[in-house]
Amino acid sequence: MSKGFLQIFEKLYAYYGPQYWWPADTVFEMLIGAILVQNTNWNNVEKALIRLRPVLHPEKIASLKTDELAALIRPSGYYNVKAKRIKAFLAWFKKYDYNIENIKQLSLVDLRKQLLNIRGVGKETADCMLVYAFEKPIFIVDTYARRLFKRIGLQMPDDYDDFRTQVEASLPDNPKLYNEYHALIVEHGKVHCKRKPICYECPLFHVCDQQIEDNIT
DNA sequence: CGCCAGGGCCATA
DNA sequence: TATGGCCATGGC
Repeated sequence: MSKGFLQIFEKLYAYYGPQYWWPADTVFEMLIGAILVQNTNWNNVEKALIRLRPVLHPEKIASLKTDELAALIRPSGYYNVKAKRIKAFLAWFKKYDYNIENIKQLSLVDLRKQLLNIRGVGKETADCMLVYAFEKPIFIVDTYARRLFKRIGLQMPDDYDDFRTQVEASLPDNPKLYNEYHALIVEHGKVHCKRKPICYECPLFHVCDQQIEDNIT
């Protein structure tokens, strides 16, 4: 039943403290950043966001040609596909008058379906938007989460939604928790998990040390 | 120089 | 349903 997903969260939180994610000044910037960061280093996303800053409003970006938008976001890579994806997202966003509050009224299930219906918004991107822009409670499955739980020794499903629901089954229905959980997993992945093979400073050391030793011996 | 980063779409079988 | 190719930059 409970596989200790709440305990893992608590250890990470106790060690790193609150992360106050997503790194963006506005909700709209967060939504754009969620698309720009697809399979891309955040450092490159920041470069693109700086170039976008002067037009970082829904109406302004919508008025740009796709080529012009692509040129602005060039440092984030995949700029042609991402420009189209941002355009597609804005077309949907416009239906709600570019108003976050209007969208928050929707149920998690309904909103998730709508986001997944946008070309270029897959499950992870949709879930990031749900958590960090629309304050819905959902677990975000990314490469860091898969890597971390595997490292700890848990055998998780490959399927995105199976993985997600299994984690959610042992967590309270709290948007703030899912907000911090994903942020902590990413932070931990960036800071710690690249130290191999064993890091005694790791807040999860006593959870995963045996598994790690098994893997290297 | 090669590898990888907070994915997702599409064609094919 | 399940692989494989494709998109592309910047940091190390």
